[in-house]
Amino acid sequence: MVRKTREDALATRDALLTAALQTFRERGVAHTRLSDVAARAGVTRGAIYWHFKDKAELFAAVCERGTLPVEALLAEASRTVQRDPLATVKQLALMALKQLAGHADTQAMFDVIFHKCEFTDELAPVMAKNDADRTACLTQVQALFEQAVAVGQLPPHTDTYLATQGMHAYMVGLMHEWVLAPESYDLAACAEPLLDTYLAGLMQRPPRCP
Amino acid sequence: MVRKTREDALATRDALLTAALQTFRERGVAHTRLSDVAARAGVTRGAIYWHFKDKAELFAAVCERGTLPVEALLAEASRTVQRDPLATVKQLALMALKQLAGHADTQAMFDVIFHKCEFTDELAPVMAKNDADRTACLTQVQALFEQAVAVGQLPPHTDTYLATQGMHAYMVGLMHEWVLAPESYDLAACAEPLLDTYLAGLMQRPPRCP
DNA sequence: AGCAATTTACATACATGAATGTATGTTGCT
DNA sequence: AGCAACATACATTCATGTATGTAAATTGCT
Repeated sequence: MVRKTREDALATRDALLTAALQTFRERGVAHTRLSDVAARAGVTRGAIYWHFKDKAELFAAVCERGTLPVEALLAEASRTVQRDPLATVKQLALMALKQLAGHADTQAMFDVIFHKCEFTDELAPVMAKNDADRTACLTQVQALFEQAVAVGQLPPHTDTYLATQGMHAYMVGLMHEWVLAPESYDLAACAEPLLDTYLAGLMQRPPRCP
Repeated sequence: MVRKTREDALATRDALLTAALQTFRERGVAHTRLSDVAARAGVTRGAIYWHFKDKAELFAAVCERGTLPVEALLAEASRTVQRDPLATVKQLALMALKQLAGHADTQAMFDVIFHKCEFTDELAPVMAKNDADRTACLTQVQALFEQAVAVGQLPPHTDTYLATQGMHAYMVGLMHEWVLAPESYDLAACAEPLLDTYLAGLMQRPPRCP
């Protein structure tokens, strides 16, 4: 029962990642024992220590695989030309929410990140990467808002920084709360109207700090 | 150096709670050792096991003390008559954000709850109480939105349930992200404009699910 | 092409530290 | 005198990291 070819090794690695995601979700990252993860993947702890240095690196790998599709969305959007900046922001947010609503793995990922994980020194590398992604996303959205002001889609006195903070908070809150109770409403169907509400507020009464 | 009077005992208990809050914030709940909490409070683990059954009960007590002022706000608002429902919602949210912006203890609490804690079976009682508080708050806000529709402050076709979910998500997101980087913007000053933006969106383009 | 040599991809076994819970001691209030 | 409010000491569990074993796969050499 010993696996050997490189293909099989990658399969084992992938099985470990999905097993880790499931176990993290059930028991929380800190309380997860590597033996549980190994058992669920059908191997022993030896396999984990072969593929990863420790639990932190395993968690980082899980996050890597999980946030990959979302990052692809952002990267692609940054390359496309924006004739309609506000619509671009809306589409970006919509894609993210639909990705969350549609894929069980994405739900598991965000459930873990939001509710089943402690951001402490132990997970510093993951946190640093999260921070980098977050600020990259924020600056990108703020740039779009500034273009929207330039085009006249948003009032000239719009505080694009605050508008971005609000938009980001809205998105984070929607995902944070929805994964807690996915049955509370149909996210895929309601995402667009929910986004329209905030964007309408932005256009009519953009935030400005005194 | 042995404390004896009931007053001193309560002082010890309180010192343990603040020590626990600080340590939870630094190390995360799961990785916090009760010996650290005791040391920071100037006592030994014996004191903790005298006042609390285990770490979960200690955490529950910390949450109890921390969320008390916010709950008081909600309870008071539910008793006052609402001639202006939308303004009531706004004031409620504003009070919560200003409480967060103003009090270091509240910031520590939400930092722990949002980023330094895993909601697993171990903390089930705390989670249950959080859920209860959350739904209570949601139903209260939805009732206010329905009154707003009745008074004509919101369009008749407003989906008050979705509007409430959006409002709550917005609040959660604002707090969730601001505690991560309190220096990013002046929450006390920007809270009102940020709220006005979403409320304006609600009035002009309320969400509705197809 | 065939065979040894080496490395891959794990499994198994072991030692270690660390945090927990409990049991017991101690001191001062009441 | 008895209990409240801790401190101290102890045993035990438990997850981790590492060290070692091992069979198949791959490589190198001829």
